[in-house]
Amino acid sequence: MNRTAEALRKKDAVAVLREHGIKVSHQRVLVLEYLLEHDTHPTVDTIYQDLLPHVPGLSKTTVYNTVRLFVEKGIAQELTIEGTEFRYDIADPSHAHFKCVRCGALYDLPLPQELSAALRVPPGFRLEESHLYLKGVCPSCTRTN
Amino acid sequence: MNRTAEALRKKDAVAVLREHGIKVSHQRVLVLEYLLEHDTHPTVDTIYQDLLPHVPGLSKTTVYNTVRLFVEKGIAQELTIEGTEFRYDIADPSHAHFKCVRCGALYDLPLPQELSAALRVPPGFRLEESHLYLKGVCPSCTRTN
DNA sequence: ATTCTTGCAAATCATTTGCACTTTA
DNA sequence: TAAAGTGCAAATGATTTGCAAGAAT
Repeated sequence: MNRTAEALRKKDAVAVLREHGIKVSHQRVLVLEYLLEHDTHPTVDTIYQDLLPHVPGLSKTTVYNTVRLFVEKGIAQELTIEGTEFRYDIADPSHAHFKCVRCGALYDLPLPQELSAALRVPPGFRLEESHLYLKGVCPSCTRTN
Repeated sequence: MNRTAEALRKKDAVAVLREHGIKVSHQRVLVLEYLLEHDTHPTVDTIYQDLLPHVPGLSKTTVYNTVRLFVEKGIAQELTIEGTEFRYDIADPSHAHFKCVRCGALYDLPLPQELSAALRVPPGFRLEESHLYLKGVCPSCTRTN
């Protein structure tokens, strides 16, 4: 990535932070950039390990603080499909998550239009967030039967 | 509950274990009965605390072993909606789970027919399990605004 | 008798907390 | 410079593991 693209990317992240009323810091920009560029549903530890070489002295606590803040402000969403650790995503209600029970890989799958339309909740409930978690065997593992 | 009903209940649990190829033990019968009678999505600790008075010497490890076995054999399902702890259910794909972000209560909600029908997965994926987790505010908390 | 199950204690691992230091508006 | 953000170390809490004793067929 050249200097111009990098500058643009940083500007984007800063803009997103400002739009959501979040104070800008070096660490927050980097974590947000990381999430914007990786649709890999990383854990806190993954984000931390990947960022550490570029941010000497980074603390895992800061990554925890930062992703929690992003979730509160609606920038990111917390995936609980694993059950043992949280994964993070740029918030996007338009897809489901599929976990391969063989290899553990996590896929984004398109959410059928009819499905989100059918998503209703009984009177009295106010729906704020929904997650469709699917489990099974992915194409790659099916081939390697 | 009178003696006859209790005997029937126990017979049911034993039958379910046998049908699923699980060896019968005192502890397994009691944990299964607990799940059959409580649609409260209990955690391991809740099951343990509730059963302990009736099963002196019960170990939490045994509850962990037992629910894991039930999940493997398809009797129970593991809910990951909390993200911090597992909850357990008699396996039933016909409803969604709603978590109130105010009070933390967990509700079973009927799953719209169209929704399960629309649930498709791209070619190559084999779907084995699906969970729809909803979050928002429950009727009781909406009233107490 | 052999195999499976149970229970205890210790280990593990993700996440949270308390607090002192630093950065930023 | 006041308010907020960061980082370290220690605490917490759910789950897992190793292993010895007990139960079932």
